[in-house]
Amino acid sequence: MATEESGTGLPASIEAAWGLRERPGKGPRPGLSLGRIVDAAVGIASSDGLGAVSMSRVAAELGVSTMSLYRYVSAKDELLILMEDAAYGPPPPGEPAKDWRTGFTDWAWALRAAYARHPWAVNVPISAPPSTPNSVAWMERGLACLRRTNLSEGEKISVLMLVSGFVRNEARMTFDILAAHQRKGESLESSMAAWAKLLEKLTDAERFPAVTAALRTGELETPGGPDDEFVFGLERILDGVEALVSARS
Amino acid sequence: MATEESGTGLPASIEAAWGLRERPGKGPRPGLSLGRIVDAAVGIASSDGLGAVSMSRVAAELGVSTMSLYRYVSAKDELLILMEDAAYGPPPPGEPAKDWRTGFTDWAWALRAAYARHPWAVNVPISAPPSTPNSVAWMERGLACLRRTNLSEGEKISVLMLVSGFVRNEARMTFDILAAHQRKGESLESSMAAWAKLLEKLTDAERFPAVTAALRTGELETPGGPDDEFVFGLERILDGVEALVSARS
DNA sequence: TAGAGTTGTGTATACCCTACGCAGTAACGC
DNA sequence: GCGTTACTGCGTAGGGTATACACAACTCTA
Repeated sequence: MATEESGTGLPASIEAAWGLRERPGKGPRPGLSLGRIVDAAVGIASSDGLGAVSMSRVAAELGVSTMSLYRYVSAKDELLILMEDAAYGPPPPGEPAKDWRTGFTDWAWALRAAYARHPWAVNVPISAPPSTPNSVAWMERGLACLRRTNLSEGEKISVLMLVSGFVRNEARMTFDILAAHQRKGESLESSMAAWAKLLEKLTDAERFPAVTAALRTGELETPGGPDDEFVFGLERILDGVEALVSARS
Repeated sequence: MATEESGTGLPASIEAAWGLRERPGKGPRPGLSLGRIVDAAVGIASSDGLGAVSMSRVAAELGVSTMSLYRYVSAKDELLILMEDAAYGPPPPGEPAKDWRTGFTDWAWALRAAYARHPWAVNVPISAPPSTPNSVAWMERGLACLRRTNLSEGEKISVLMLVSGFVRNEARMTFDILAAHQRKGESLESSMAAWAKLLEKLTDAERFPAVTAALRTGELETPGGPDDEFVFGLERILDGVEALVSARS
C-alpha cells in the first residue's frame, strides 16, 4: 500500500485521503488509520509547533511503534501534506454571495481563519500544486465565487492562486511569527514597533534616506490591529482584479 | 562572540554582517570568516539544494571541523538567514525610474531575478521581519521608488511587503518546484498540464462543478511561459496600488 | 612574564528518518 | 478444512542531524 499508485500518480496515502483505494480484505484488521495518525500529528503541531512533529512522537501519542506509521504513509512529507489538508478543513458551506467581490472576500477571510486556527500549516513545505481533497474543495469554492465574472478560466485560476498565496503569506507574518514569539514567552505587544526601533539603530540617513524618512514619521511605532496589513493587501489586490473584471465585461 | 549582543538585540553573526563588532585583537588570528562560511553554504545550496546544507557538510567544504562554525554562528538558523541575505545581493544601483510604477516594476523583476539565481532562498524559513543588510537595502530601494507618490509612509511599507511577498511566493511556485523536479530528473515540460490531468481524474462534475468547467475549456493544458503568472499577478497588484495612489493625490 | 580572552577541535548526547526482516492474522482458492 | 497469500504491526539497526562542553594552542595586554 505504501508505494503503489493507481493511475493518478499520487502517493498512496493521498489517494487514500480521496477515498479511493478500498481496504483489501486480506490481512489482520488494521488497528490504526490514516485519519487517527493525521489527527495525532495535528494535535502535536497545535500544542508544540510543527517542529515537534516527529514520527516517533506521533507514534508515541497513538501508543504504537514508530514504524507502524509507515504502513499508512510512505514518508514524513506525505504526513505533512495530509496535516495541511486537515488544517484547511472543508470550505464554508452554502452558496457564496452573489456579488463576486464580497463572495471572494469572504473566501479569503475564511481561509485566513483556517490559518489562524492552525498557524503551523504555513510552514508545511509546498512541493506541488494542490491535490488533496480539502485544497481542491477550497479551489472549487473560490472558482464558484468568480463564476459570474467574465474572466477566462485561466484568469480565474490565476486570481485564485494570487489571492491564496497572499493569504498564506500574510498568515505566516501574522500568526506564525506571533505564535513562535508566544512560545518563547515574549509578549510581543507590537513586533512592528520593535522592528522600527531596530532599524533606527542599523540605518543611517546617508545610506538609507528613504528608510530613515519612513522611520522619522513614527508611523511604524503605532501598534495597529493584527488585521490591518491583511485588509490593506486584500483590498489592493481585489481593486486590481476588479479593474480586470470591468475590462472584460 | 556567539551569544553576546551589543544593543541591537540581533544575533552576533548578523551584527557582524552589518560590519559592527570589530575583531578583538586577543586570541589567535582567525583562519575562517563569516563570509567564507556563508559562501560555502550558498555553493552547496546552489548545487544540491537547501536540504543538503548541513553544518558538517559546510565544514567539510571548508576543510575545518564542524564545531569551528559555531565560533561564527550560534545556530544553523543564523547561517540560513545570512545565506538568504547573500542570495539577494545588493539591489540594482542607480536612480530608479521617475515614474513610480515602472520603477517599482523594475524592482519586482530584479527581486525575482535574485530568486531565479538562488531558488533555494525561498525555502529559508522566515522567523522575523527583514534585518540583514541586503534585505534592508532592497527595502530602501523599494521605498525610493515610491518616493514621489503621496502614500503615507505606513502605506508605502505595506505596499512593499505586499509586493515582496508576492514575488517570493511566485518564485517558489515557479523556480523552486521546478528546480526540485529537475533534480529528480523529471523534465516537467509543463507542470500545469500534468496538474490539470490529475485534477480531471480526481474531480467529478457533481461535487466539483466549477473545477470541471475550468478543466473542460482546456485552457490549463496550454503550457504558457514561466513568467505568465508573475506578470499577471504583478499587474493586478500594481493596478490596485495605482488606484490608491490616484486617490491620494 | 603572567593573565586573559579567542580560536579550532574532539568527544559525546540526543535526536531524527527510514530500510529491512520477522511474527502473527485473516481472508481466499482449492 | 487447509495451504497460500497478503497484510498488519514491531524491533533492530544504520546513517544522518544539531549542538553542548571541555581542552590545547595561540596572541595580545598589563
